[in-house]
Amino acid sequence: MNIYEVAKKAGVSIATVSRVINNSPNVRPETREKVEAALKELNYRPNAIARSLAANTTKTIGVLASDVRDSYYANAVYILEQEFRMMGYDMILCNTGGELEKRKKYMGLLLEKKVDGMVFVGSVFKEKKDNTHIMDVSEVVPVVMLNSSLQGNNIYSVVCDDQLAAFKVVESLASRGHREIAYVYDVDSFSGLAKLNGYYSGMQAAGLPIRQEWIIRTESGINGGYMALIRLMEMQASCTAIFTSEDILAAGILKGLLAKGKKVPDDVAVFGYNDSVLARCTTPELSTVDNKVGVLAREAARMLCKVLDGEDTPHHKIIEPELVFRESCP
Amino acid sequence: MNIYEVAKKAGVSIATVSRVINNSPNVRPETREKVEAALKELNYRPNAIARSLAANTTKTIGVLASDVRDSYYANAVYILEQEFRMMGYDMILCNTGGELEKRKKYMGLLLEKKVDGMVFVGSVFKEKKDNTHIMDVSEVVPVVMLNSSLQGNNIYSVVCDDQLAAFKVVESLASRGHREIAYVYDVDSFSGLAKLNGYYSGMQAAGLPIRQEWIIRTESGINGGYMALIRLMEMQASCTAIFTSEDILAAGILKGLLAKGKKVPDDVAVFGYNDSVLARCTTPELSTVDNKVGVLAREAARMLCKVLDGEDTPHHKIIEPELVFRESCP
DNA sequence: AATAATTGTGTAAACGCTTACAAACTATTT
DNA sequence: AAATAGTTTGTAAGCGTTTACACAATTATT
Repeated sequence: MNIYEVAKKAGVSIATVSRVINNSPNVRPETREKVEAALKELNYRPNAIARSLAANTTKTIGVLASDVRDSYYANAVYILEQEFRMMGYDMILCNTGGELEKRKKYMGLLLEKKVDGMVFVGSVFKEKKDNTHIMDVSEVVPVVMLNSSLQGNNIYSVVCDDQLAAFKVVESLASRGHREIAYVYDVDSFSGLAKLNGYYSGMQAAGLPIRQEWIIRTESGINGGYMALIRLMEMQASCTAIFTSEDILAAGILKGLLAKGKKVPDDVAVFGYNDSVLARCTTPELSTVDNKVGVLAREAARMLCKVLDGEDTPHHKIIEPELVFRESCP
Repeated sequence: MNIYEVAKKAGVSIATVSRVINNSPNVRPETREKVEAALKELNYRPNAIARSLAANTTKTIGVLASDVRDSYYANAVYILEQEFRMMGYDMILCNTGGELEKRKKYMGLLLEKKVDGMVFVGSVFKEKKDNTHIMDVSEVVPVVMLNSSLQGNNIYSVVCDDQLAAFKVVESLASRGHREIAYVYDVDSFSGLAKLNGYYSGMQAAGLPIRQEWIIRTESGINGGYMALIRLMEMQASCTAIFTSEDILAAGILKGLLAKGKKVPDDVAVFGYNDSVLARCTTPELSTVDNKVGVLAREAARMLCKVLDGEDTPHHKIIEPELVFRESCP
């Protein structure tokens, strides 16, 4: 079932059929009807592959994310799909696991599949050389980075101001009288560095002491949080508030505090990050930072579509996060 | 940069270049080297679109899931991607939101993009006529269904025996002395019917009374669970155990029980379903059913790959779930 | 009525591959 | 040395579209 059969049935040339399919304006109404009838009768569906080859555009976007099982990425991917689909694009999904090699490999595969653009969700590597492949890819297709950024001609980015968020968290903690605030982040933490910086500047701005042993790097997952808390307790840390880079860490910390007989928020206040479902499932419910991943994703998708449509758009957008206060720090 | 340029540089015909790329056996070693050198020097990447058009296979699988933001689907999608990638396939992701119209539309688009096969994650509609499009699609490409099934020549399925799981949950609850067991499920509950059947047969097998008012259909999400519990309390239900079709509902129920001053598991035991991250974040931690979504996804992917390779495979596989006992029903 | 401008349609050449088939070798057998 | 079989290579036809260009038909302008 191809354009030739349709053309034959409608008694026109394939060019005309193509014109009808792509509703080009210059087709006589009667001709159009004939063709449309044939189209319907034969139940014709265009072959997107052939189309892509001829038109040199696939209407497909490659999306690279670390791991959709993480609710942050899942949210991003969901909204990206929704937005792209609205604009007529499909999405090829790649889970990189945050590994450089996979990322390189997948980007290569996506180029082979001739995606029209790529969205890159997540953090960029610290080493500059580890990001050169992104620069390379951007020579071929536009790249938009979600919550990380890179300087480049054909690279666009939309980020949440995590540093500001962390600053604000510390600020509100301080305004509630907390003076000794710990920060717990995990190995793969998303923009962990930005948050850490915000923590530092927040502490400084509030005139609070910064103690290195209150800054804890732990493994990811609920267990990482639990262990971080245990470490804090073992060193007899006197902090009255704990800020984490991920809700799941905060959940582990709540668990640890419960085990140690500490009351939240009375003995210790806890602050999470991401405003994931999880934050409403713990007891007490978590205060957390809504990092607006949905907004980020929407903006990212729209940016890319604009670029692909030849419209112009700023290269960089910053979204403001919002603090959400719940029981763990009312 | 195409095969012609490579051929010119290597001083061979395009056919030979193609043979080298697809490492067909009949190429003289020296020729192969020449070509490989040219390939490397020009940094050639095959155009997958052209390849697909010529070879009539895209090495792409369409995946339809309701909503990746739900951890069940996220897990499925993650494992599917991993498995398919290992076999050299990419994945186009479609979130259907469980809507029939979207499902139809996306399946059509996937056919246009000439995917080699489809995976369908989630529940099938009750009305037979609402699933005919799946039958239609299966005339064109093989379809594998994950945790739902449909009879068809080119349709494969792998399901978790949710009915058995529910039966077992009731059984263990009964063996712990519970006689009055409520079942709470939500509107979009995944295989909610199978679970309900398991609940019924479990209650019967244990010789326990079934009361319709203990079977509660509620909205999805943590709030749905909370409201279900409130309803139960308002009708002065005397049940000592509550089984839910989703962990998130159980989380809401825990919240409700806490608000009502009930102790879990002493006053009321709670059982969830899915063994999501969430189950380890609540206080107390949730007993739940591990529905093996990872295993299901792996099997589904492998099944499809086998079909595509022309190997044969059973049309249907059943995976046994496993009960996980934690604090909410030790 | 003749000419110019506009609109509609068809022909054929791309797009970058794979692959059937034929041709040209090379190795083996007689 | 000729005949045969096997291996390696090249030629050319497809895959199903889009689209530049040419031409035909229609409409507008003089």
